[in-house]
Amino acid sequence: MEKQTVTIYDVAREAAVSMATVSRVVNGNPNVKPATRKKVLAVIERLDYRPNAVARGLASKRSTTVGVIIPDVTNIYFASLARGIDDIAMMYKYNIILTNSDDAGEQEVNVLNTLMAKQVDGIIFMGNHIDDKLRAEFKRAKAPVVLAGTVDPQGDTPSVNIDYAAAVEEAVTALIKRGHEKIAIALGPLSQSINAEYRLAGYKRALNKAKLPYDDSLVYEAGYSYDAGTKLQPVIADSGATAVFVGDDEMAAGIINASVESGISIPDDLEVITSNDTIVTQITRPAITSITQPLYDIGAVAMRMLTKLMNDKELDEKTVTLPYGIVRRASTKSAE
Amino acid sequence: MEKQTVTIYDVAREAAVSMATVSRVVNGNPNVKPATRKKVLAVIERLDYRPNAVARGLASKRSTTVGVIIPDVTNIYFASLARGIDDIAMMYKYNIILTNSDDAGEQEVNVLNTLMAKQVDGIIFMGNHIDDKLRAEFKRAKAPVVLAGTVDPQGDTPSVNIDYAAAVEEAVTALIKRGHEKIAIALGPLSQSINAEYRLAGYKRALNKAKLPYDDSLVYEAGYSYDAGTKLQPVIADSGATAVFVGDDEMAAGIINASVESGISIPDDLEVITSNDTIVTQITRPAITSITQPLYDIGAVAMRMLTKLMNDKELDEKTVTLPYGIVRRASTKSAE
DNA sequence: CAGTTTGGTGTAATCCATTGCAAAACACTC
DNA sequence: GAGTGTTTTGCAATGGATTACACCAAACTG
Repeated sequence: MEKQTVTIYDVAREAAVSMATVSRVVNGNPNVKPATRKKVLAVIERLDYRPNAVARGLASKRSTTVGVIIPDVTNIYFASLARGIDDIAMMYKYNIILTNSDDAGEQEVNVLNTLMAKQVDGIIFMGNHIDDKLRAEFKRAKAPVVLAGTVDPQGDTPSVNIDYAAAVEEAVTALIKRGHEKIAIALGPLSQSINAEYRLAGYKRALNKAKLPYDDSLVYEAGYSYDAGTKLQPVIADSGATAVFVGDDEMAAGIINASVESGISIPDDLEVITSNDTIVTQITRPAITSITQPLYDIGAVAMRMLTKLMNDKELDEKTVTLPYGIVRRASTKSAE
Repeated sequence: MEKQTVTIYDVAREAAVSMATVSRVVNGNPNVKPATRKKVLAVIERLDYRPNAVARGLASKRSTTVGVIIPDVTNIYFASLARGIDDIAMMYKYNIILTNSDDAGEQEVNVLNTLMAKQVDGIIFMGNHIDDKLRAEFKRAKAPVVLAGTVDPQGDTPSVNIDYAAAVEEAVTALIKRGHEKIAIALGPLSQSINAEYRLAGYKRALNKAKLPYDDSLVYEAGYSYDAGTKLQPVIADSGATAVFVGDDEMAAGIINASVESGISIPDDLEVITSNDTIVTQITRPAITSITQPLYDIGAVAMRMLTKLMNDKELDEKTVTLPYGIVRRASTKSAE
C-alpha cells in the first residue's frame, strides 16, 4: 500500500482552478482574489497537500538549502558556530546540509562538489586553512560562499572572524606586563594560516613591542585535543617558560591537568591563557583565563551575510571582524 | 554574466547519443557499449558536466538525503552520535540535513514536516522524549525513521540505545556494595521517559534488590548543564547523601566543582558517577567515574539501519541495544 | 461611452534528469 | 540468407512544481 502523494494538480482539480493559481496561493502571491484563495486553502487543508520541495527547487532553481562544511561536529568551537548558523538559517527558512570535512583538503573539495550538485543556494565554510585549490573551488561554485571562524589571508571570500592576532597580542602583552619573560605558545598545526599567520604573528608583535627576544623553541605545535595537551605539558615544563598561551581549550585543559599532577602550581609556576572560552575553561581547576569570542554570533552573522548574497544584495563589508574580549579566571594572576 | 549550467542534454548532443545513454553512463548502468561509454565520459569531462541532484531527485523519487533531528549540536553527547551518523551516511553517499529542535515538541514536528517536504529518504531522530504526537508524525511520514540515543517506551520505531536502566542499576549497585545507604540521583526533566522510565527505574531496582528504602527527596531534577549542576550541589549536600548518580556529564562536573569549592571531598564525602563518558569526565578533578557508551557507534548503527530501511530491506532487530560499560575514575572509591 | 488600466486566472513551456518500452544493431545458428 | 536471441540505443512519458505570457473582466479615465 504505497503512501500516495497529493500534488498541486490534485488540488487544482478539486478546487476547480488552475495549477498556477494554487501555486500563487501557496507562495503568497497577492494577485489572487480572496474568495479564490480561501477556496484553495480549504482544499489544501482537506487533502493535506504539502508542496514537494524538490520539484519546487527544480522549477525555481532555488533549493532553500545551504551547505555547511565543518571540520568536526564534535568540536565544541565549530559546533557553537554551527548552532548560530542553523538558528539564523531556520529564521530565513533555509535548511542546512551539514558535512564533516576533518579539515582535510581533499575531503573539503569533494564535499563542496556534492553540495553544488545538490544545488544549494549558498555555502558556509568552516576550517582551519584555505589553500589555492579551495579558493579555486569557491570561485567555480555557482553559489556564494561565506567563511565562518575561518580566515583567508588573501581575503577574497567574505568572512566573519575576530581579530585573532590582536587578541593574542593583547593576551601575551598582559603576561609580559606581569613580568614574564619566557612565554611559550602552544598552537595547532603551523601549516594552518590561523596559527602561523595570525596567532603566532600576534605573539611576535607582543614580544617585539616589549623588546623581548623571539625564541623558536618556545613555539609548540600539537593537535587540538586534551591528550595532545597532556603530552605537551612536560615539554613546556622543561622549557623554563613561566607562562603559556594556548590555541585550543581542550589542549589547555590537558596542559593544566598534567601540570597540576606533576606538582606545578598554576598560576604561580605557570600562567595559562587559552583561546576559545568554551565550557571547558570553566570546568578545569583552576579555571582557564581565555580570549572570549562571540561564537554563536560568528555563525549567525555569517549566515546573515549569506542570505544577503543569495538574494543578490550587496554586502556592507566583506570581511567582518567581531569584537573579542579576555575573561580572567584562576589560571592567571590578577593584574597589578 | 550568468554562470551557465551544462545539462545532460548538452552532453548528449555533443556526444551524438541520446540523453538516456548519457544517463546510463553516469549511473553506471552496464548496458552500454564500452566505446560509447568512453566517448560519453570524454564529453562529460570536456564540458565539466555534473548531474543536477535536484532534477535527479525529482525523476527518481530519491533524494539521497536523510534528515537528522538533534536537540542541540553543541551538546557533545548528541554531537558524537551525529558524527557517527554522518560518517556512515557519507559512506553510503547520503547527505545529512541537520536541524536543531531544542527538544521542543512543537519544533520537532515542524522540522519533521520540513524534512518530509524536502523529500528526504529517511530520518534519524534524536531527542529525550517521544510523545504520541511525535509517534503519529513518524507514522504519517513516507520515509523510514530510526531513533538514535533516544528511547520510545512503546518501541514502535526502530532504535539504537544502550540499556540505560541496567547501566544505572549496575552503577548504583556498586555504590551500595561500598556501603552507601543514602544515594542521591540527579537527572534531567522527569517528564522525559529516558529519565523517568529508564534511569530512575534502574535506580529503584538497585535499591530494591538491596532492600534499601526509596526516598523521593533524594531524586533531583535539573537542566543538562554545568550551571544546573553547581546550583544543585548545595541541595544535594544538605540531603545527607554520601553518593550521587548523575544523568549528564556537564551537570556532574558542576556538582563536583561546587562540592570541592565548599570543602566537600570527592570521593571521600561524596562519590559521583555520571552517564555519558564525554571528554568532560576526564577534565574535572577528580575525574568522573562514568557509564561508557559507544556514542559514535550508536549513530553509526542507526544510520546503517536506516540505509536498510530505505532500500526496503528487513531489519534483523528493530530495537538494537549496544553494550555499555563503567569506567572507574577518581570520583569514586575503588571497589574492595 | 470608447479607451486604458488593473486585477485575476489559465495555458503551456520549462526546469533536468530517470526509465519503461520499442526499435535497431549485431552475432550466431542452421 | 532467413530466423532467433542479445546487446545497445533512442523515444517519449514522467516527476511536481514555477512562471512568462495571454486573456478576459472589471474598474477607471476623460
